[in-house]
Amino acid sequence: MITPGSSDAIRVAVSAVIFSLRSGANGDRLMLPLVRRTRDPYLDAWALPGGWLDPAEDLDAAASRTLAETTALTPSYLEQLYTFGDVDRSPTRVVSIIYWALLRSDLVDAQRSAAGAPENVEWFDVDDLPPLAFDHRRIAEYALWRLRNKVGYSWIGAGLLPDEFTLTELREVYETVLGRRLDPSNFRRLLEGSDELVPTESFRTGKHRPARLFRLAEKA
Amino acid sequence: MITPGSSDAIRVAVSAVIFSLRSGANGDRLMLPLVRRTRDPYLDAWALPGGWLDPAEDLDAAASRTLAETTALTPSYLEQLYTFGDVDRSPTRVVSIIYWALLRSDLVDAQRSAAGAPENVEWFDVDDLPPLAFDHRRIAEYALWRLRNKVGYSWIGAGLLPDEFTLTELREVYETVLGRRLDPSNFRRLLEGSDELVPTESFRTGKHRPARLFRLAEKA
DNA sequence: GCAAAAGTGTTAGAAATACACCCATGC
DNA sequence: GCATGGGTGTATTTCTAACACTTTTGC
Repeated sequence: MITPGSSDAIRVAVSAVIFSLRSGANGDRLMLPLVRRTRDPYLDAWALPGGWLDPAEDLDAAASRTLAETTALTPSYLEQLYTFGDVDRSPTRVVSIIYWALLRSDLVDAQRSAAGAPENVEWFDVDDLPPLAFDHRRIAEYALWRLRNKVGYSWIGAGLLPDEFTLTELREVYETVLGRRLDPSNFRRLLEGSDELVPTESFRTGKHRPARLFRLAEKA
Repeated sequence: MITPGSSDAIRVAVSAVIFSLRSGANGDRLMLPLVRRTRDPYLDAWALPGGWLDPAEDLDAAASRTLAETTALTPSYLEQLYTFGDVDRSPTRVVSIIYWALLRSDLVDAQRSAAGAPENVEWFDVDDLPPLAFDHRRIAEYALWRLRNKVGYSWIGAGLLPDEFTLTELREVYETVLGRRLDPSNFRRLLEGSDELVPTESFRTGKHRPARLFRLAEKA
């Protein structure tokens, strides 16, 4: 039991697990940004970006703000993940509402050169995370599980790419996220049977036969 | 903007959407318990059972307590649903962590005759809910959507039945929850291909050919 | 014996998978 | 023309749905 003190109030925080593709050693890797803590507890440890919920702020807005404070960008996808609130997850009682988000790779890079990379923020490979503060390791792994799950039955993965993309680019995103090879022709069939992705009249020219560009359909 | 007053604190509540099968006019119906409010706001309106999160209590424990206070029972299934926290969902700032639960029909009835039905609690057909306080209508509908969804790909529906049940009883649960007829032989095939349900050596005798009883497998 | 529910078998169609092959472009 | 990635076609398997049929019990 916690002895009631001057303040037994429960504080509400909002954090986000933000995924984006960033070029690594061998091809693109799925990565997420972490923030180095500047206070106790867990001073100097890596943690998920987040902050206190403002009393005048909706939950989604708080998640967007949190995300903007670290990346200066609006996410291409944002969804509430889960609320973590075990008594012992922090020295003081904190209930953390966690969101997960996807960022378009092209915009992340654009921001980096523009506003200048924020201090204390670094991107890490999801398969090679450093030790994390609080229960953030568990949270990050749960978010990753949810992403992989959702990618298995939706076209949400397109949120990691620019507005227009080739079929191969999209397939490579799915291969990176899922960690296995996908058959190009079957992947194409799936896409063509869906009404969430639509072909454009543009083509990407490169070394070989130009590839048709696709984009996400306008929401009905 | 909210003008900061003597307390701009954010309070954390935990509520539950509790489903159970109860016999109605034509067969069993999916129902949930609501509590009549005894305070403003929404005095006398129906609301989901819930209460304030205790600073020394885990979220799951708070959900169980909430559930026990209305039904005096432990759920056969309990899962966090979503956290609702819009600024305007209540006159004061309240973040509500919602759980959803399943109750075995046999135990609910046993309790009713034992402890005596709690005051101010009534069961309602999920398809015929009264006007609800706050945003509880939306919450109840979201929980129902999640239940129907999960029933579509899992054997969670067995949580609405006693320990042992016939295949037909289970199928009828699924038909009630999903609101459509299911083919008995295909339903059997699904069950037999699963390792989550195991046959027992017992049979239910009745008017006709005895039916084998099944039960949920022990968790691995 | 007969009605009713338990349980089995069979077939048709849809969807996932594997893989062979043709097409258009840069060099 | 040839290497390379873009794109098409097709056979195989697996899953799902529909439904005909047999078995076992109470009365």
